[in-house]
Amino acid sequence: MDVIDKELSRAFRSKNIRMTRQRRAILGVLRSTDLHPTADWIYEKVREILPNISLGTVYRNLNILKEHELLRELNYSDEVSHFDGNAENHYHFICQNCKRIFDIDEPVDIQLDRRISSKTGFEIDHHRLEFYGICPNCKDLPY
Amino acid sequence: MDVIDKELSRAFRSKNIRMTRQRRAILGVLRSTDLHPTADWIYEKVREILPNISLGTVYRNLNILKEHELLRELNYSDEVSHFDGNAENHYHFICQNCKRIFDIDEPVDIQLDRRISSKTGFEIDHHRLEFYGICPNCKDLPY
DNA sequence: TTAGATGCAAAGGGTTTGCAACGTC
DNA sequence: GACGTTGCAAACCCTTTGCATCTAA
Repeated sequence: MDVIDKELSRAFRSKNIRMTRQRRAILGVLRSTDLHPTADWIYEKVREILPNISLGTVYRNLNILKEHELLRELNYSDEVSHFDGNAENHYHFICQNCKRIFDIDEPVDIQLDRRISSKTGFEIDHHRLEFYGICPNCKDLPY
Repeated sequence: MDVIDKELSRAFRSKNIRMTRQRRAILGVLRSTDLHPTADWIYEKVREILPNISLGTVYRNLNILKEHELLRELNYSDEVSHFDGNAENHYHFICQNCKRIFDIDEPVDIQLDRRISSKTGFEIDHHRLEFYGICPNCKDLPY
């Protein structure tokens, strides 16, 4: 937790945003999981550290951290927002059964942006790619 | 409107769902635009044809039509749902300035699903690809 | 010292839902 | 005639916000 703490302090200073206990706890919790959790899940986890924190504070900080590109917000069909402590663009797989979100270990295809850009005339900043299907866990489940 | 009407009747029959005036109008309106509109936009348009229709009916029907794969729902960051009368998988470009959604004329890369599937072990049904940037209209705007 | 952050609770806003009346097949 | 659908309005639920208090720098 010490290493993470230092890393977070550095992140906050580099973005010129004030480091509060709440903010550090929120980003710490998010960075300690690969579950791509919801605001409410993060709230419950942070409450184990700061029992008096409010859900409003969690939302406010998630938005601030997003604006400073210290995390990403993920929106999927029919779902509430999920948050990703990895702010770098990367691809995801969403299980259509259990709704879990997995990271895909595949480099982002920057060539694609250039190709589509010159083909269509749109000035492309980035793209977002998600795969949908059934994860190994759910595939083995009986009906 | 006659051709579209027949097409819609066929679509409804083929899916075994009852065809009501409201339902036909909703899908008709959606199929007559490439704006990828919101439920509220569709509601306002349908009201020009059926002034007494309620927003609840629009939502209910959009969900039913989505379940029967007669349209697609699109969710983007920080945004309300948009609906696409083209139920076939295809790619989109979203302008980060005006938020408009454009279709991308590019074949869906099915090889990609196979490649990622064998690489990761996930059973992939489909993928969703969106490009973000600035559209030609907004690029030319003064600041 | 002071601008920015917090906790609380209320408000917002898109979407869903219960119910009696209605319309489609 | 039976059952799915509608219109209406209220409820839902995630998220945002106003405000007095607090706190990091």
